[in-house]
Amino acid sequence: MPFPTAAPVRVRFAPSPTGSLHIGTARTALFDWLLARQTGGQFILRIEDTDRSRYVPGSLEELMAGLRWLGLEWDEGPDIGGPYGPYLQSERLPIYHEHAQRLLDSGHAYESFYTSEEIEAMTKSVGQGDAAEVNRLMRVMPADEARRRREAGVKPAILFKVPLDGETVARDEIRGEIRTPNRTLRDPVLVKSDGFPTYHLAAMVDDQLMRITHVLRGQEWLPSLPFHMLIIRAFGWEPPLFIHPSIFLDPSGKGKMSKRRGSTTDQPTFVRDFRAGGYLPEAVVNWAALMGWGEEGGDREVYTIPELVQAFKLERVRPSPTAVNYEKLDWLNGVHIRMLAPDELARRLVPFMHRAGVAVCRDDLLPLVPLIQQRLTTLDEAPDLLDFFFVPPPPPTIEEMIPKKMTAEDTRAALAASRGLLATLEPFTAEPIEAALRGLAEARGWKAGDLFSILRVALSSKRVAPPLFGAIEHLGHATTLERIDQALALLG
RNA sequence: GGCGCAUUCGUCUAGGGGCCCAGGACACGGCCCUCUCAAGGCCGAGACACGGGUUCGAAUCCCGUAUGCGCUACCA
Repeated sequence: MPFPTAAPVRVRFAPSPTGSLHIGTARTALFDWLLARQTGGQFILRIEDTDRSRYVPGSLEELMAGLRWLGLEWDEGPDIGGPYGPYLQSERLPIYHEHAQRLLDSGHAYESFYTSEEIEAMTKSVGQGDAAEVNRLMRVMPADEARRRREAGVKPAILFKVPLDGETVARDEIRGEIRTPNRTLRDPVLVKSDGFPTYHLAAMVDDQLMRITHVLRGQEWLPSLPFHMLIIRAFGWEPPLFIHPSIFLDPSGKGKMSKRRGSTTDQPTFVRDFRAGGYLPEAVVNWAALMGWGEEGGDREVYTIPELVQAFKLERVRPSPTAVNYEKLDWLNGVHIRMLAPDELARRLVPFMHRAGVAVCRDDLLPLVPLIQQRLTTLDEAPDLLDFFFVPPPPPTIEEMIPKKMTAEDTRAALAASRGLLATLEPFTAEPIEAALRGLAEARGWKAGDLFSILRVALSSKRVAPPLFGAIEHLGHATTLERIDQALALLG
């Protein structure tokens, strides 16, 4: 980047392979990526797969495909490696065990043989509000009981010892200092009894070992920040900067954005839904960036990806929750479609035409692009606008062909006269076609709009179609006359 | 229950003590342009959650309330 705004950062996007890539998650990744690119730093993909029970096959592939589609290429990751690998947490288990042992040795952590039921009972006996008292209880177990359980094959969990009093001061770069009384904090689990680390341990260790400078993660982590500061200090490390972008809310703003699979065209939720729904990645990126971030002045809405890299400012990320606004996405998508070079639009339209059963290639589409470019909101609307150029449409109904104030006889006459004119017209291009047809309407005393409407329906079987004269030009002489003849036949 | 975070038009946001009887955008309404549909242009309606402070002066600072969201061992 020409103007790095700061020293190079190392940021990481660390999702769990537990499902599809959610747009809110993707937005955090976007902020990461923007920061890395703007400072000439590195964007690292790390996979947090320490909960075997939640693993969803194929989700890692979808995650990477989604990131790539958005254009968020990573510099280090499980597929491409890097100097700080491995980048799959499940392959780093010895590292976590070694670090857990260090905390055990330094007295910052302890083993616990209690069951969840026992802990629950302790909590109930003390009252939920008194975390420090629960901690006191959890930390003691008679030595012989502990030995008995260990010998019986019970595997301990390893917990971090939170100070029983005082307060922990942590800092979120967009919210400032956050102070938490230690007596409200329960000892967090570092290593589960199955031997796998929790996020609290694994993420802190990895961020340190991978030299992460800025941690961007969802707001749901904010309550854990004091734990993380405590853990980092227990290791004697220098903490990275923490930033917690807010969550996405439903369009109503009343609740958290649904995790349920959004229908592809209605309320897309996952990155693949946006893709399937005909949204441009650059529009999705533009839209996502605008939710929870705004440039100084705030008058700018449309950004290309390079412009975003340039303009993004971490300190301007907003801490308040954001309701998603799909209407704005639609608008932005239209804007970005109009910004595309025609051949690029043609190229991107191909898969959507194929999906609709119209077998065309980019070059077939290219001459038609000017007719529809400013009419598209999403790419998947293209087939409905263009199919009649490639596939004979179903015959129109007589009613839709006859304008309100005209009779079937008038309509027939209009069609016949148009046919006569077009049959000999040279050159067969939009301007002469328009001139001829307008002249005809005037000579016969028809409203031009009525004449055009008849022809539009006759040629495309649609009431709404691309501009008539261009459409006639591209349909060509033969097809145009043929369809007019068919319409004439229909009218008897 | 405890703790934490948040709160400007319906929505995204600008604004960070006087420039603000609050600016931009989407959506909405009207008009213009117009072969349909769009795109585009112009105009309009629409907000500082509430209550106390601090101050000559508060959307902006402080406190409280309300509301929303999140976390509350062995999900991330």
